[in-house]
Amino acid sequence: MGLRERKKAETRAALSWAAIRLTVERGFDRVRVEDIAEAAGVSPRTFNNYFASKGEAIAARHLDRLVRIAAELRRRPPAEPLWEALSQAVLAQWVPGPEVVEHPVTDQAEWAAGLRIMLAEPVLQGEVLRAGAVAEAELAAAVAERTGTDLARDLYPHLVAAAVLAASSTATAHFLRTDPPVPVNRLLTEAFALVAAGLPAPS
Amino acid sequence: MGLRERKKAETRAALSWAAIRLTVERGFDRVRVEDIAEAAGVSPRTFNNYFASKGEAIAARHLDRLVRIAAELRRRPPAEPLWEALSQAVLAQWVPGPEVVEHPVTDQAEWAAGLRIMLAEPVLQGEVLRAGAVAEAELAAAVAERTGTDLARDLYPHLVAAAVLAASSTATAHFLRTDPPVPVNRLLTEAFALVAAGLPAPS
DNA sequence: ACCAAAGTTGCGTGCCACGCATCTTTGCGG
DNA sequence: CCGCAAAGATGCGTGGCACGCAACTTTGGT
Repeated sequence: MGLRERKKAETRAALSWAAIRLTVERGFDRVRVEDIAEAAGVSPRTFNNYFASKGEAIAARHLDRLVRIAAELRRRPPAEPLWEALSQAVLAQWVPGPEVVEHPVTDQAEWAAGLRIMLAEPVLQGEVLRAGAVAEAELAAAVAERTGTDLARDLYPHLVAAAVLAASSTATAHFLRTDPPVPVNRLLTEAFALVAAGLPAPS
Repeated sequence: MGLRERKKAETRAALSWAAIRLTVERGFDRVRVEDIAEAAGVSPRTFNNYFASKGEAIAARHLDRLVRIAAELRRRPPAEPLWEALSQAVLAQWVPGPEVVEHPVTDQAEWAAGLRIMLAEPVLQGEVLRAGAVAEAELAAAVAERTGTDLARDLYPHLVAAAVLAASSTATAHFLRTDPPVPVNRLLTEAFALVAAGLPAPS
């Protein structure tokens, strides 16, 4: 990867990170793109060369994570049963990467509160969900490859992708909702087991 | 229902309808809020007393439809098996209401094309998905009631709601994708059957 | 070392979301 | 039947955002 692409990725990451941090600190509409650009050391106009909107910048990290699920699925051994592979591919995205270690959160509770406020913003909810839709297309393609189904003809791969992402976001939403917190891995595993069992009504 | 509420509902419907029609005709960013307000016979400022954004106005009818799923589920006989009730509640929203009959579409193909262009708009995708999220909360509550589960403690009702809406939107998306079109009812039924069966990998 | 392509920046424009103050309509209690 | 409080509609003004356009700068292959 040349200097060009590396710099671009860095700027993108810096902008997204700045957008998230400032929004968690101050709230969505007390942050101007000008502020974000300044925090990332770039001109305000450049912001829109990377992201179409403030919301998109904030959702970018989430999008990246979701897209990696499809990539991980392709990396899994083809012999592995589909649902085992899917659940592992999702769980693999929940190990904290190096960028989290680099920027340790000072006040855990304050951060969580800020996150919750941030996600309450309508524009951002839409943006996060849209990221899910983009990732869904990728995942559906990967599922189609693995199962030998056809994206254009069959409902199956789309349905599986949608179900997987729905299970993931339901589990993480439940995680943000519960107090005291239940481990995410546990919730994800439970969700996948339920879906794979056809979500039978509890007796 | 008094004159007051009726008028309000009418204005809301008129605004949403005008927003959709104009957007399908001209495209999202060739329609100004001013135009929508004018078409609905109301002042531009009033538009924002009903909707927070242009996108919200367009997605409003979709939201209404989705919210009715939860209402329909509550109306179903409690003895009915859960998944039967859910699939019927969804299918019930696909009978054309009186407002469709009142405004017959002149050119079917042109309308479909406009719809597709409209739904390609990022802002609207987000808005449509957000409507789904709102409806999901309602549906989860209805599911919790019916199954005796707890919204705060159990993952189950949220998961079922998410799966149902995911299946619905996947089916309708597939409908918009297929050419020649497959009936929506068929796709919906197939989707529900697959989900209830745990989405087994095709042999 | 040069040059085309890619990326950044400044400027200007149209529109949008929304706060606030004012005017109009509604429907209820006397 | 009437007047009055509450709800809603409207006009105006403001801050900010998305984006087109036209320089200017950096990159990396030849």
